[in-house]
Amino acid sequence: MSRQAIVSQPTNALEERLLQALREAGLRLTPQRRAICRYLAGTKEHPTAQQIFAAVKPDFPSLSLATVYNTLDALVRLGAVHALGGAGDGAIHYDADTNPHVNLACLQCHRVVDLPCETVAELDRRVARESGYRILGARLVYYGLCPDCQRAEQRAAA
Amino acid sequence: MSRQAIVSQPTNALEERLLQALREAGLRLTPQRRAICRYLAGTKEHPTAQQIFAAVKPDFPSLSLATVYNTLDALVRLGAVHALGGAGDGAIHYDADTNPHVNLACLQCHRVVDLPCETVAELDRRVARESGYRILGARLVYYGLCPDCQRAEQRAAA
DNA sequence: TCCATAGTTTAGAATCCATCTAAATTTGGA
DNA sequence: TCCAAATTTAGATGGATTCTAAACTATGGA
Repeated sequence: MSRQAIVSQPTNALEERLLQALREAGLRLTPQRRAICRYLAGTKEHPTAQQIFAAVKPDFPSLSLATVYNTLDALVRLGAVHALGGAGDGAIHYDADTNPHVNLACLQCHRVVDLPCETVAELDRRVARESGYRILGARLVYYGLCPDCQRAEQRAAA
Repeated sequence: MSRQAIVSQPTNALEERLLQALREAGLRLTPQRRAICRYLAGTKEHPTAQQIFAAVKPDFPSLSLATVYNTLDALVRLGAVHALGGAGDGAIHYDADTNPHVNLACLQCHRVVDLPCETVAELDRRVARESGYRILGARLVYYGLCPDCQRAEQRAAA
């Protein structure tokens, strides 16, 4: 038991899925890992390791960045979260939503958002059928300029 | 004229497309930029900026990394090459093949292959239309078990 | 419950990618 | 040819990620 108080117990399905992935891999469920999983499961953002660190640090003053990277590495290797690189800020963003969807990364403001798209489902089926692979996950990222940054660019050009 | 000798003149269609993109944007065709475009057009790999630098450096001993990044930035902004992030090594990979295709990554043997797929073109159009983003690049990765590793797994289970 | 130990965490150093800077150089048009 | 603006260069800088060794702890077994 950590010197940390036991924090709120309720878990959502996503959080439980992350914890389960760690358990099944034979990895230990430390309070730090629980906190990281909880944060990942509870945010709509696609945080970077640094953002996760900043968010969890208040509950674990001794938390080290290495622990965040360690945990994220494990989750990525297990396929429980997706690593979205190249958002233009040199940092890797992590996404706990592994359902097929498109991520849109703005190279200017570095925000990453989801784009629901029916064509993704069709692509899934085609890839599964034509590739011969047993598909376990997907990562679909488009890079570009979001509407806001496009407008800003046009104003700057004027 | 650079102090460099004029190197071989023949260009392939891909190289010419890159040079044309720079020309049309009103950017200057320096020997360094030509060499970078030539390398990009002539490789099947998805090189990082560092790899491009290392490959072109022998022909331009004074070449600076900043020039490589400068040129790649321009080409990406013009949509002539795609920036592929999150390849797992923390670096951005550049792909002069802008034809829509999917990467298939095997979680077991770690090989990555291309899968041409018409549905990708449709997805491209939909994303461009529905997102409001100006799309500059994409990375479409499905991961799972390749046919070979599926067979190996079945043998192991027996 | 207590122990042993293998797995984890930690702080900080080290590394690597990418960007920035100011000065020198070069391109392409007049 | 000459000039202005674009570009290149070397090196400094910033930031993300990885590495390391020592301290700590989760977990299973006695």
